[in-house]
Amino acid sequence: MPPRPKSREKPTSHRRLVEFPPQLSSGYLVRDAHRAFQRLLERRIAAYGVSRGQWYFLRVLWITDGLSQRELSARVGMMEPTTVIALRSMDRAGLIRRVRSAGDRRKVEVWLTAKAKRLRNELLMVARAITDEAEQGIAPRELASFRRMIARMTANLDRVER
Amino acid sequence: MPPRPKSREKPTSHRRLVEFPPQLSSGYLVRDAHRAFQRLLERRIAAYGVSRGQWYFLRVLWITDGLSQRELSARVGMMEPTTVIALRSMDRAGLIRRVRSAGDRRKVEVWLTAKAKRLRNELLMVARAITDEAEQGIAPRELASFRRMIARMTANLDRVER
DNA sequence: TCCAATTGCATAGATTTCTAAGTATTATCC
DNA sequence: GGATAATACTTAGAAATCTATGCAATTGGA
Repeated sequence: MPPRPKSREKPTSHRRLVEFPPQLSSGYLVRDAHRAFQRLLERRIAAYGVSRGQWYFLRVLWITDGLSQRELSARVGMMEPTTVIALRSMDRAGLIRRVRSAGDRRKVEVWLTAKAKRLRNELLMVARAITDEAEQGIAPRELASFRRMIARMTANLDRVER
Repeated sequence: MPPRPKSREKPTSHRRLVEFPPQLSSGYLVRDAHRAFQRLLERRIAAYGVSRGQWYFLRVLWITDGLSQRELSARVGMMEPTTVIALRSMDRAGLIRRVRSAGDRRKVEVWLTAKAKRLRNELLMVARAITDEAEQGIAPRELASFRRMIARMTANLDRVER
């Protein structure tokens, strides 16, 4: 008896029944934009000795100084171990001091140093400049619509996740 | 002579001359949306044993199989060492095979396995479902406008970087 | 009051990403 | 044809992020 030929894969299971080109995927487009923003931000703030990981925490602390690590994690939207690592590097870089809370000794309050406060205006202008460049050629009215839509998408996805 | 009082920080340098609330920053909004997309995608494809790092490469290979690693890096938009790591994990997971090119022995061709091909339709439907959920409550006409704007932003930022 | 649950932070280890530098193969140019 | 440059991939090491787990301080209920 001749050897049985290798069974072929059933072609139906491989057919391209589903198409979903990246250009039609909001997720894909958002990812690309995110990476473009990140790259530019990272390069520009590096000139001030600030890393992207530190940026998000500065952004929050410039609004509300002296938060606990847990509060910071929640506002920045990162997990607490990530916060620990970021704050450690910020401490080393002289951007914050961590103070054990007097009232509740479990808590650590995070306070900006004078150095970090001095960086505020200039770094916020850097961020705004990047946004301005990104928004070139888009009408203000359209931009307002854009912001509403992307915030809506985030809210939709957060709701799905419970 | 009484001790001189501690000199105060010059208030001008710390004043909040610049304001840039996150809700008005496209970069911030894009980041939030990106994270929401990522989290949901990661959870859903994990059920198929596929990680987020592998996802992007599958997405490209489902369109064009047999690319070299350099080509893949360019299309996925990641650096080559990242590609090496992702492909190694995909090889271990039985999603691809890497074949030294016969014509140019520097090159490595990346080919999908039958397993990876079988996953295609179902995983693309997962991606589309996430996009559908994100886009709930937004009119198709508005969505087209959204896609144009976010692609424009990415292009604007890429151009700035040279 | 005291023990268990909760809260706040930290550590350990894995994954994903980058930059910088190394190795092997191929192409170029006198 | 052989030195040099360019190309394709890999390794090494750092950073940022996550999940799972651990420890210390506080709170709450019997």
